[in-house]
Amino acid sequence: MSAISHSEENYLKAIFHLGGEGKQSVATNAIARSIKTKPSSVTDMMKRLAEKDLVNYRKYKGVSLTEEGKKAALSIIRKHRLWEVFLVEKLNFSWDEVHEVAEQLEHIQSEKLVDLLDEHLGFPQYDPHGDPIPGKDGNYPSREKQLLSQFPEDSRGICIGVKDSSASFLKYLDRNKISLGDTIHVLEREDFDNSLLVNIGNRKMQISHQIAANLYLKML
Amino acid sequence: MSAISHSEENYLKAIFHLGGEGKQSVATNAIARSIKTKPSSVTDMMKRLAEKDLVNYRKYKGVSLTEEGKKAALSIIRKHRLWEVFLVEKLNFSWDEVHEVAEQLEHIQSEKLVDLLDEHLGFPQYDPHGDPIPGKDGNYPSREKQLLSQFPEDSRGICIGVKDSSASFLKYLDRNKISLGDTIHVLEREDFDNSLLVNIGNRKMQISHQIAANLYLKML
DNA sequence: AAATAAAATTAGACAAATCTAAAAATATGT
DNA sequence: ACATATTTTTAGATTTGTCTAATTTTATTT
Ligand SMILES: [Mn+2]
Ligand SMILES: [Mn+2]
Ligand SMILES: [Mn+2]
Ligand SMILES: [Mn+2]
Repeated sequence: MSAISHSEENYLKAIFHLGGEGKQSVATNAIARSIKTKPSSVTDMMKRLAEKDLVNYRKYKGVSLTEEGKKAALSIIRKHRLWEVFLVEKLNFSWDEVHEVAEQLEHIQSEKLVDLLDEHLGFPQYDPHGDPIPGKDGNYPSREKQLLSQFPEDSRGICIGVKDSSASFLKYLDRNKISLGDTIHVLEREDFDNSLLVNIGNRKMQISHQIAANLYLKML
Repeated sequence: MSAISHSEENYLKAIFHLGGEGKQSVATNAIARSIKTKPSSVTDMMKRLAEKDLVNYRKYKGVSLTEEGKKAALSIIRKHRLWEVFLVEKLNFSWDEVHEVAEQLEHIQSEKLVDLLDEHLGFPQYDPHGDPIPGKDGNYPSREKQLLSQFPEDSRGICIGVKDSSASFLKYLDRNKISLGDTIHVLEREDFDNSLLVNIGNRKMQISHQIAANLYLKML
């Protein structure tokens, strides 16, 4: 019954993301790394979350989210991504600047606010990084996507998301005029370094494996 | 140097409001009442804020804001009121629902967010309750206003703000179709109970002292 | 001016969230 | 299988923000 604290919300979100959308169980150290805290702090918190029936915790065996925990995590992720859309679409933030602010905004508690924000934004399906926005009812849409690095020669796809959403990667994409929605045509694969020669828009460009392994496309 | 916590921000804001826009010194009990905490907690916090040079505190003598404390308070109030405008103008909240949500949003830290929000809203001067929005530079505009209860017979004014901004008062105004911007003409004063007979728009209505003492007008 | 009341502070406790250092459990390598 | 390394948990301390109960200071009466 008691409310979920700011800090507890961050743990739930981390467990959701680390455990493949809340399915698998997650290790203490992984959570500590992800949340930038110490393993001992994680253990403490896991006990508290287990007490609240938000996670299943067995000593030394890792944790997984309960249904209630998953619901809470999805609600936070929904808010995070809706706010990211707001920041980009309405306030003209660039997509590499929104994450930090959304990390704060995701904790605002008001169902009415979320619903009206969703409406104000036209019920978006995806956030600025191509990640799906969980529904009000807790459904979590997923879509077919492949990494560009897995595309064979002479195949095409539409750019729909990023795996790495760090500011440095996003800025790289901006600098090279690669945006979500662009069609990419793989012309040649270089076996030696796994780099690709591709056609984007009407430009031909070389793309390193590092980049290609972080761009999601929908195969055409 | 160290950041101002969520809780510290609430104290600073309370001191600003209680001390007549941060001028006068404020009593421990008044802060406790306003912030719904105990006097002993207030004393503790005052010591911490004094340590950070945000307030001037002398035992048993009350506290006042330092210049730095005033600056911090104004920044929070600016955010609070800008968010209230956003909620009403962009998300269609009603003016009696915004305060609680703004109490949370005011703590979001991002100068860029505030600046872009301000721009998005068209640099509003007043919040939905008629309260002035402090400037980016910390200036705090004030304007001539009188309570309706102080208006003599046969005088007029434009409704520009509320003193009590509780949901119940705001809803009363909604029900009686009294909005900011309306012109009010005082026709008669009833000495016995200090009630007023007024003309609003083209309606004649009786207004109790309780109501009149909470409506700010600009005398015409 | 002394007695009483009110306001403010101190002392000591507590919960949440974190940390460091030590100990225990589990996993890995030969 | 045994030794070693890694992971996880425990024990104990710390910070922030709060509380209750007791005490001290200031204000108000008589
Ligand atoms: Mn994000
Ligand atoms: Mn995102
Ligand atoms: Mn408000
Ligand atoms: Mn307001």
